[in-house]
Amino acid sequence: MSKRNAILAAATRLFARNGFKETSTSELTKITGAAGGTIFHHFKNKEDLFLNVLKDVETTVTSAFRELTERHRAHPGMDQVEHAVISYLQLAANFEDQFLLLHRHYPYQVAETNADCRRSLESVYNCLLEIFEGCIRAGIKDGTIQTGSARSTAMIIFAMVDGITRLHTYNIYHAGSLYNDVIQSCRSLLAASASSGANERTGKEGTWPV
Amino acid sequence: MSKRNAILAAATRLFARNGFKETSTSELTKITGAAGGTIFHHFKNKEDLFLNVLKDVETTVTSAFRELTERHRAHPGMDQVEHAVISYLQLAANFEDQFLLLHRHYPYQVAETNADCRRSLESVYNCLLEIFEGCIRAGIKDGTIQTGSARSTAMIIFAMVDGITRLHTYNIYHAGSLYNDVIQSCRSLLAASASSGANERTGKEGTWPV
DNA sequence: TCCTCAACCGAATGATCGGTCGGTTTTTGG
DNA sequence: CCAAAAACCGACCGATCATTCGGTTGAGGA
Repeated sequence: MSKRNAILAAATRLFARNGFKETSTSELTKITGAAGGTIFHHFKNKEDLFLNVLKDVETTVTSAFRELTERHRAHPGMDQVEHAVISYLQLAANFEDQFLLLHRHYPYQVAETNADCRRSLESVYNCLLEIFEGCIRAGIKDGTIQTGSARSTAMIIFAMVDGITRLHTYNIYHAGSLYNDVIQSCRSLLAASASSGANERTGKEGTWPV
Repeated sequence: MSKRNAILAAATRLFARNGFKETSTSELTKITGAAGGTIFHHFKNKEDLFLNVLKDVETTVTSAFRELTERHRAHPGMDQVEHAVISYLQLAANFEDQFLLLHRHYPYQVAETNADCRRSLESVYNCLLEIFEGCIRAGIKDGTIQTGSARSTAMIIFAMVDGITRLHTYNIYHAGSLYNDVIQSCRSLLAASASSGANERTGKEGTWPV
């Protein structure tokens, strides 16, 4: 493996597990065997390294999620949602560091001032939400799902599933054993007619407000 | 306000908004007007300051949530849950810094090695989950709610609501406008009979596994 | 009034960090 | 095979950080 890739891999793990500020370049040199100067030969500074890590996370997560879900396009909408939820939980388990990084506060803080960072995060969440939304929309069409706004419901399903993975990550309760209940809850939520429709008009807005 | 309280207040805000490592003692001295030495007169080091901040967050959040929800004990269980969800969303809005801190990765990292930190976090999550669980249990008893395990369902509701507040915090979509949909989803989820029951036996386990 | 003790101050310190730079090695393409 | 470019090295630097310490202030009790 090239030093560049070794640095990227180590940075991904350390940024995710220990945080950006608490990861020193000297720690990266120890793990990768690269010299201090090599890091700054490939990346202009530490923040640039972080942005490259995030870019990798973006492509890894989005392509993996797309690949896992696209095979079920022909199934009934309700089953598609269930499969998407299971896929998301699998993904979070297989790409632990990537999801840990996305669950940290730091990327969103950087996103406030850095357009590249904001774009990477937008890309991830747009991908995830679009897929959930697509499954729900299919379910509405084929009659397996009754709900007001597909977009709003996708947000809620996503918040639920992502919330569970967070609880699992932080060792709060044995959240990993809740997966069956999560899926059952999704089905209940989608089968019942949510009549509020308070946000149907916003269903077509972009994912990020400003 | 005593210097000690001023330091605690400023540290709460800065640890929440900027993070622990990225908050320097010199920044605290500038904001509070206290000298560098004064910080270490009241707290033996920076981590001790953090633990005191977290302890404050614990009492603030738990007592506020208890107070908000205890008035509705006599209502039907389903209405209790709705009110608890609304209360949680209000709380997250009123105590922005406290929730921001609880949504950071750092406290959970410290909790792995520090028993006081772990206790504070346990206390917060036990309080929140117990209240949600109590509402659901009341609903099961009075027939307004059908669900398998009250504990598991409480976890899922909590994950959903907390997930939405996180999306809101990080400016992902206009999550704040989803509150009505969230409540409607909770009702759908609780009204339908979730027959899985896969985790009913774990309903009495402690909140934290190990 | 004086003693005591806690609150408070701010300069000093040693360690660490991100980043630079001049040089060496390796790779590559003609 | 050779030259040019890219990868890589590690000593070095200024800045910043958490923490220490000797001294000052101020309130309260005897």
